[in-house]
Amino acid sequence: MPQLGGGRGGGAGGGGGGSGAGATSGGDDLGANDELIPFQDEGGEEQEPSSDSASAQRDLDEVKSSLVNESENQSSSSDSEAERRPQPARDAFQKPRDYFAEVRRPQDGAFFKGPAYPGYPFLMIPDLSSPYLSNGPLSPGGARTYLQMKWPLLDVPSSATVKDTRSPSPAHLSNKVPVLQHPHHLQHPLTPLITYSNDHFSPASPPTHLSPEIDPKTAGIPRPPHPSELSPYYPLSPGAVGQIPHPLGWLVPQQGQPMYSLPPGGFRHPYPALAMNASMSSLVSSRFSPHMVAPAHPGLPTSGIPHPAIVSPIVKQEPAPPSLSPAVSAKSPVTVKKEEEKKPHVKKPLNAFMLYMKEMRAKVVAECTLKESAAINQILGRKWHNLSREEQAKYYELARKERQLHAQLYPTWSARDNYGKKKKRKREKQLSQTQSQQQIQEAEGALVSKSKKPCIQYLPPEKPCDSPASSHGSTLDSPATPSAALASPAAPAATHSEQAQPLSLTTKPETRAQLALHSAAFLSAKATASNSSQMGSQPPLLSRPLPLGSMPTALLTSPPSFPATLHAHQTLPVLQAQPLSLVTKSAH
DNA sequence: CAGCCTTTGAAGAAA
DNA sequence: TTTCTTCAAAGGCTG
Repeated sequence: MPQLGGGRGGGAGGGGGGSGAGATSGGDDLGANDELIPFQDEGGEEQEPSSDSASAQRDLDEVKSSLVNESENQSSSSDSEAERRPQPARDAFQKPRDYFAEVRRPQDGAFFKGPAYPGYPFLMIPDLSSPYLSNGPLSPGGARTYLQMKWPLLDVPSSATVKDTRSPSPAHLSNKVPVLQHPHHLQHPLTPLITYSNDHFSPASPPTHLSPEIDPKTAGIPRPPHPSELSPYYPLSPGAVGQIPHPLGWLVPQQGQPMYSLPPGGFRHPYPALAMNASMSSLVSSRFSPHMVAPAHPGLPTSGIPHPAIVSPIVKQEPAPPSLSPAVSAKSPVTVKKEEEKKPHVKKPLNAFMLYMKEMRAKVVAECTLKESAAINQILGRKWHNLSREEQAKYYELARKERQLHAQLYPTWSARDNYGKKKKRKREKQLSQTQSQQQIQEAEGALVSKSKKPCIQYLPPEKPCDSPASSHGSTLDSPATPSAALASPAAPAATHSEQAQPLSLTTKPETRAQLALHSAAFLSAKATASNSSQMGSQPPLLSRPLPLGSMPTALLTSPPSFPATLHAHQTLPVLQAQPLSLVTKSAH
């Protein structure tokens, strides 16, 4: 709080752009922050990865650098901000901007500034397939898109829409940028999710309808962000939902979802849309909409458009979808079986981190040459930790909603249903790992309190590895996070993360990616060491305040945990810990 | 070609 | 009640 004052200042500056921040630590953080410097340095230095192919390292380096850049925007700003202003409300505002900045960059930039039309609901368009259905084809784009829509607009002819795009509003225009994305940026941090949607569908187009509304001018105007923002996305009036389909249709051509199996449970149910509250409905529309939407309007191209996607690789399902269950029964037994096999498989709802991954993966991949998911995921994990609470809170909230929606759609579904679908050899490994880890922990035991250890990882508490350091914070915080509030108060997340990280580290250090990362981390740590001193006074990440501001009031109910955050500082021991992780390996 | 790797979080099962 | 296990995404890599 005291910082508030500072925060304020920062805020002002921040408003300008996270970058500027300027405020003390902020700047440093930026630089030091995430491994920026360190990483690169590392490259220069030698690293453990000894023999790994040079290329691999280069990749990593690149990635790092790229990440760093990103981190600069986000994390740096976030960190600095976070530190400075513990108080959330403000952060919420600014951060979003940062996002924009990032997002925009890749794209066109100029364009979309999204108008803030709070009034318009955003639609989340699941990638084409419902995320929960196993069948789902993965859209190449993969991600789900969130659209901002206007209810009334429905009339627009799809095809026309696309083309039209160009005309009316400059804003959306460029094909490059998927229309969808922009809007988000403006409004929601989550918007990034949209980002990738483009791939596939590109351009679609921003529906003409939108265009009119979106004035570049308007767009330019920053809409005042509120905590409430989240809601806008979700809430759709029931009626709206019905209409939604249109827009979606063109957007989501692929959605073949309709085709996809509707999970028996899912569809049969009285459509949630009706039953659901506004928020739910919105979600539904977004994610599941395809099906629901399907019935939609004939007029829309949507239905009409056969999407290649429809032929989902996986599912060859017969086009029964629209008809729904009846069709299923009618189908030949064989087909039915097939469908059942697939359909029944309702995927787990994505958790906050997974949502984040989906969103950010594209960016990371785009920026770096690195392709391995494992490596990317590590990076993402770090980035995740670097996120401010507010930002994370958004994802938690989104995840929570998805879970709710999922629950409504598939009331009977349980995570257990999916057990055993994946084959697991891992388990054995993990077990062994776990054991080893335990041993290690025992050994360490005295050294560091378990709770903190996790953070340990590789990096010094400072920033270099924000992730680790932050991890503490996050770990600790996580409980506080909405998710915690929502579902399981704290404990689970924290514990888990703790366990997981250590494991991962210990587990396969040898992996190229890990080596690289570790090395990077170390290096960064070393490099930043100088900075660290500075940082030491202000551990940016660690001290992150909870995102209460951004959190839904409901969530806020459990604020108590915050204090934990403060403890994060304790993590310092972590530095030493790193070695441990390494040791572990050797031990292993 | 199936599974691994890697991340965090959620949920279920087991102790 | 606590701990452990599994799965969610993703895509290159491995056997």
